[in-house]
Amino acid sequence: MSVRVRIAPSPTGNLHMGTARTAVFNWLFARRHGGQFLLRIEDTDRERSRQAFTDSILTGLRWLGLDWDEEMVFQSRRNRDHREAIAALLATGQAYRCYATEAELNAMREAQQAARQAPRYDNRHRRLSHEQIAAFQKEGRPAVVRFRIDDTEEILWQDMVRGPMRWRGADLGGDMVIARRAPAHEIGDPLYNLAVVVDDIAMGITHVIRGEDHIANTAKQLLLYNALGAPQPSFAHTPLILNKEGRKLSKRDGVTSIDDFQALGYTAAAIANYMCLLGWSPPVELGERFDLAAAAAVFGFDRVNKAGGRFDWDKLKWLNSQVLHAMDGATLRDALLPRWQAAGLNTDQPPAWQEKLAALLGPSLVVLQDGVEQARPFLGRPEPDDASRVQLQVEGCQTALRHVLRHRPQAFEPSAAKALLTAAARAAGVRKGVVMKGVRAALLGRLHGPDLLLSWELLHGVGEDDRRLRAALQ
RNA sequence: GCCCCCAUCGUCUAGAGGCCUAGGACACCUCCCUUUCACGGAGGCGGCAGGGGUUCGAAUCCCCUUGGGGGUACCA
Repeated sequence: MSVRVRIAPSPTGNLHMGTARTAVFNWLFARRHGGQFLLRIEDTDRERSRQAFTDSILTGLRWLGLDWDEEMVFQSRRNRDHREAIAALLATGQAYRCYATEAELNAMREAQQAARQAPRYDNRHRRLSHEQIAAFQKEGRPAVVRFRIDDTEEILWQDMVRGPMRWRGADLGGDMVIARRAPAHEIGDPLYNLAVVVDDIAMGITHVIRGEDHIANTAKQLLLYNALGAPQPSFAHTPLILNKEGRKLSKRDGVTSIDDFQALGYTAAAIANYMCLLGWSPPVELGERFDLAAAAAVFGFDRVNKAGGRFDWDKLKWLNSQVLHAMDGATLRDALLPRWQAAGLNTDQPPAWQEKLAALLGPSLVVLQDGVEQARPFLGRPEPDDASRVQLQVEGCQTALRHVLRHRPQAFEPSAAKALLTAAARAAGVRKGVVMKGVRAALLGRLHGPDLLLSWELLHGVGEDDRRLRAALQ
């Protein structure tokens, strides 16, 4: 059987970490088995759905490298199918109209809670007489459509992550609403569980891979598959991504959308890698650092964990730094350039020079955005910080700088420059460290940064070294 | 409340009854490299939630307790 899986986000927010991770597992599974990975936008909640969110989801998935097969499906355009399915269920008596009012239902739930019972619909309109129905309709009462769920029903499935699962119909909360309230002769807006099943059937989905927060939905949906006479797909309920406090990661946790991570300077490679590591333990041969294609070659739910995993910034940062450190100058320069420009830095230098700068900065970057502050002394004309000012006043520092300026060679040569620093220290009668810190302070305006000689060489390359050295002299 | 799920270092995890004196990664600490900051290298700290069983033998199997999470919509 060929594998067909899907990711079905609702466009009510930007692409979320949790959604992206579910997408990763789906993608991995599809690629592992040479199947299809499909995309369905569940935009039936018109109040909350927005085009901008759909765009965020699409660009985010592409950015991560999660390419989908076939044309994406918009759930809102499949409304007719959903209604037909509801009509069919109505026709076979597996669904019925419930005329209970909201007030009536609320009163019922309050009574249940007062009696310390689980809130549930008591199936009161399941067997209405013709007279009662006629009376409600004469009243003009609208109705929802409910799907019958017998309390005695036993729902069993083999979960690819959790093994054998069992759910009782009695724990599903009574007959479930599958169509919103509407005039009694119509069928209202189809609801989530029904739409999902109808669409998954239509799309030929063979494996439903989603977060464990959907387990109860699975029990309901399995019943719907039977009622609609469709074969049941396999299910895999993946562990959730938890926040620092151990709760399900939500928008309230601050940075949770893929767009946010991208803006901060995390790479798609690191994020994809990290999402794999959260909940799945790769076989040892794969190691911890890998790309999606490598993971896809060995992915399986047998190594997916059951317990939720806490999102760990430190690990993601480490992974990201590893990705950045492995980049060559040209690649890194291309990634940094837009950020330099956005920060208003001067980027008129030749690309080759910028690549050298990127390569110099590379090892100290954790996120791409770090490359902005760190490049500032090279691309701009930074004000020296306090520590630098102090350094330039250190006994003998000025003398040494003057020596350096007086004896500087025309063409920059690292070993010559190094020798010059030694000579300057001797001439000024100070330790070499004083000279090195002094030159650094003069050139960069800071005391910390990448290798001094390489930094110097770069500034020399754009004719900035003399000017800065002179400016540092009183 | 009710239903379901889960439980190994601070975090992510390896572990399928003897290979476990519980392994790895991140974080943290120390040292080396480096007259800066990083990178890199070497080492260290640190854990089977508790209690009962089963077994010659349990991190691994069973039960209970505790703890944590998810779900309980006319949202998706």
